[in-house]
Amino acid sequence: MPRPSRRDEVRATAARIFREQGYLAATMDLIADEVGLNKGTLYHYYPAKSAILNELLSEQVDATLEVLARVPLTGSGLDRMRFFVREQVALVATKHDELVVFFQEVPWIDQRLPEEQARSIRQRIYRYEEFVKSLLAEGTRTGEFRPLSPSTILYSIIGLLAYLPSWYRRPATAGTDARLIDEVTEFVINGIRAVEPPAATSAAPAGSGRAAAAAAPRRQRVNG
Amino acid sequence: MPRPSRRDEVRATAARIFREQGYLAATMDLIADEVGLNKGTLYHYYPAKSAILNELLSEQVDATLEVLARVPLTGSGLDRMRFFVREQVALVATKHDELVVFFQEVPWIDQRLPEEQARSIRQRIYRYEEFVKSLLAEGTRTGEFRPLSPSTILYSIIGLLAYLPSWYRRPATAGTDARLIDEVTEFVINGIRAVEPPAATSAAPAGSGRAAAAAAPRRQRVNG
DNA sequence: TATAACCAACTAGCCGGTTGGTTGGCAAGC
DNA sequence: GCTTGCCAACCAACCGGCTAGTTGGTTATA
Repeated sequence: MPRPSRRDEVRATAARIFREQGYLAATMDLIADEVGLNKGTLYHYYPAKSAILNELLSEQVDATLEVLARVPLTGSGLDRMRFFVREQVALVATKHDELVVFFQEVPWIDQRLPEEQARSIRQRIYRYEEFVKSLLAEGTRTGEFRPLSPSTILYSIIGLLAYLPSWYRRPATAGTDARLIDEVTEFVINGIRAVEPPAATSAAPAGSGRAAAAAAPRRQRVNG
Repeated sequence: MPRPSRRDEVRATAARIFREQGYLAATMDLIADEVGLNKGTLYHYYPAKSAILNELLSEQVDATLEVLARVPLTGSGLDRMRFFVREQVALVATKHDELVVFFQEVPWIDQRLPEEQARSIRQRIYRYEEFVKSLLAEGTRTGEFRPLSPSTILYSIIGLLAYLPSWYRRPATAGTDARLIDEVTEFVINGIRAVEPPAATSAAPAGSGRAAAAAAPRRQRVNG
């Protein structure tokens, strides 16, 4: 096993170039140049161009599943969903290159990666989608969420997340992503929540059925 | 000028193959085969592969600008925004291949198209974005919308729209896109609106409030 | 001295675009 | 109504450039 640092450098550089040019347009020669190596040497670290892509996609889908694993098992559907969206936006806002590449190339994995690798990634994405759909379905069942189809919401959120890293330029001052995270989270949560919270004063808002607050959520496993 | 029908067939087939494989992976040979022509003949209709792409992208950006041109000049910010979102979703839900290609390839136009063509498309997209941002800024100013940054909302909406055609399979029965259009519109509008409308009367269902009426909006030109 | 890290030069195949044509329909001229 | 000429539509075969991956090594290091 070659020593890790150079390998990581190759992967990170490849991620940047894949993002800038797209996977197909990016050449091994260019990647090698940018790392300061000869193309042949890249094959010392990765057996194929597609192997770099596979590793990048695999890492990102795992990072995303870890977000799901951290979603609290208890609490209101709204709180759980809010947690999920916040963490997800935070992730997407940090891992620029890798996640742009992820969202950009995932639609093509069946044509770009060996079958087994593509299947593995597809499976993990499926687990992700099912988990989020179940979060949504539950919130809808308890009346916390508007009765929208889970698929519509899920894919709206994915689309929004997927596009984010390609337009969002991280502010120089560390930690100032906070504003973005807040805004996107607020946008999404208000998009799905059933009613506005009561307006603090006399006027009781409409339809404040507020159903079944403490319905104990089912256990759901994501990883492992 | 070659007669149109065959040319259109070429363009439509190219759109489908660009969607299925991505622009770079799609070969002129394959497109020709699918139309039932020889590759050389394609160059009778289009001077280059990139010319097909340019025409596809150009048509779609124009169709999108036409949506903006139809946004009513009067009415509440919420109503105007709702109109815009509805029309936009409807468009995206209909023009499958072309719009998937549009959203997929637009990030690369500077590398895939001759400079002048890329510039022209970029300009029209810029007009689109500015118009929507101004819609959003105005709604925020009047207090109809939550005080979120127009960019965040704009790009959230674009991302959501961009992803839509790649997962949404049109139902066989014509006109049943209605459900999707309603749901996405509701999601977006509730994501940005400032408060639930006061509940008219005691028992009225939520969401029928129809807020604030005739705040005269500024004139905005999009086309021409 | 063994092995990880590296490279220049090469190969094979692919793909956008070109060349140098052929074909078939249609309209002008007689 | 028949020839002639024209041109859009079409194609098989080719070209040149590019790029993933290979080969047959050399250099650095532990």
